[in-house]
Amino acid sequence: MSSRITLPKKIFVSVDSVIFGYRDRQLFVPLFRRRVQGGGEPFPDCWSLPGGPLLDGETFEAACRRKLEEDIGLKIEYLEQLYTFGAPERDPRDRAISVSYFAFIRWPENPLVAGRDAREARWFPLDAIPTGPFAFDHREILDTAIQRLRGKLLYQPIGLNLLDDEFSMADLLAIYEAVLPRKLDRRNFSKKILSFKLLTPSRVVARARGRPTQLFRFDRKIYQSLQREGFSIGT
Amino acid sequence: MSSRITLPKKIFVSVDSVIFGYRDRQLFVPLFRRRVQGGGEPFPDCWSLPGGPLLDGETFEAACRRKLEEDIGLKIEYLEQLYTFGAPERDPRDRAISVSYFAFIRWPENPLVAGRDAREARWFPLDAIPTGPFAFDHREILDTAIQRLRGKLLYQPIGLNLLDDEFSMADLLAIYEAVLPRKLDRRNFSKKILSFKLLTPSRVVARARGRPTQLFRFDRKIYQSLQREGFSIGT
DNA sequence: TCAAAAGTGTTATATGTACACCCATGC
DNA sequence: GCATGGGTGTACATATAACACTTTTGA
Repeated sequence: MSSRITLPKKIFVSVDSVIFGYRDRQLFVPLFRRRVQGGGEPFPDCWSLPGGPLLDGETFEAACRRKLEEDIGLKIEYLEQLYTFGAPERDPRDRAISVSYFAFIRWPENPLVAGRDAREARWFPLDAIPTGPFAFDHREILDTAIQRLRGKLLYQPIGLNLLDDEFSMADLLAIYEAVLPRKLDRRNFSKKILSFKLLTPSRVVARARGRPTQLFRFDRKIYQSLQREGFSIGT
Repeated sequence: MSSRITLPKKIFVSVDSVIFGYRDRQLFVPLFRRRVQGGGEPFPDCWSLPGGPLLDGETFEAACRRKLEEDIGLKIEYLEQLYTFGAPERDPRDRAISVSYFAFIRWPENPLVAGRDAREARWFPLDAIPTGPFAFDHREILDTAIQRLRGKLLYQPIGLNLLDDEFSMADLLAIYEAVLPRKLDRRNFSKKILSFKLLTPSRVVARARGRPTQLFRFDRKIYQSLQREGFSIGT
């Protein structure tokens, strides 16, 4: 007889995401402020990550997309599983585990919508995450995601998923500098990236003052092979 | 009102582990053969990873250790979360998700014990994993672990957790060669490893024929800093 | 005394790093 | 015409890769 039927109590499974977006040479993360008036919900007025319960018959990824694309209106460009958090006391109500995901979007045209469960929704730059209290262990999840971002950009070309179809080398560089502890040399960075043959020049456009910028597109085929094989930036 | 209380049906959470051990210049993984006579249990006679349900109030890691150390008698030297598998149909009975872990042990003195749920327990070398059917998605979990192993050895010194207190450079090299697709140059490998100042020579012993071997120990402090900062082997 | 295992050194090549200069634009 | 942002090239330092010879033992 299976022990699984009797032993453990019901466990709630939620899927929460840390989403990264890029704009104006900065990386942003959306956070949602939970409602104040409780109704049994813990952590009133705290900041939280977008997420919710895993529904019957739904994959983790589908749950992510349902929440992010349908509820919040973000188009996901890149999605990977981050980590599963399950400390016994992380939810004061019941045993609850959170399968967390890590996502990139292109900067959306529309502002964030707060949705039913939140009273406020805001993009925060990585260097100005709110210091106020977070719901559950969402602060830890966020920190884990930032760490993963830092590590992963260095050996996979995933940063490209943060950019528009056409982008400048300076924008790509800015993503790295927003995440890494140090500055990179603009010239060496450019040479390195171009050496992968990943980018093809598209147009030259005038942005603000200064010399016009070369825009690039990236090649999906080469992207995928670099994604598999790995590359290396900035050592 | 919380939607979490009504919406999803009960989800079973299990914690499964892929364990790596090193012996005789080869890497091994323990697999367990499930019993034949069913009793409601699916996948009779299939190979499976050690694991079981997450109990109330127990962390994932504690569940791993309970299963591996208490039930199977292995002493875990290194443990990290691998991935969480949750395809809706992975368990024919109910919705079930598996939080999987990745572990290293030192080669145990005692043989594997099969435990209650298994009719056979065996160590398999990585290049001779059984081709027969696996329970659930355990084959996929195993493959994910091997991939992770391959990637992670290159930039973290975790391989040392597979070895005894004292070990030879040839043993360390063999771990890398068992996992990587290619051979490494013995001389360059040795220079590289020694350059980290991670190893201190202990004794010189005669093994079989040939010149006696220098044994080393590793420095826990330096290990930890390399673990944090990362290193790089074999590029 | 020979073969197996292990230790040590040198050199060419590739890669990374640190730079300085020129170009095209908006103000 | 000058400050700003962007493009390109070169010399130097460092890391990796390829490779050969010697040492010490057991059989």
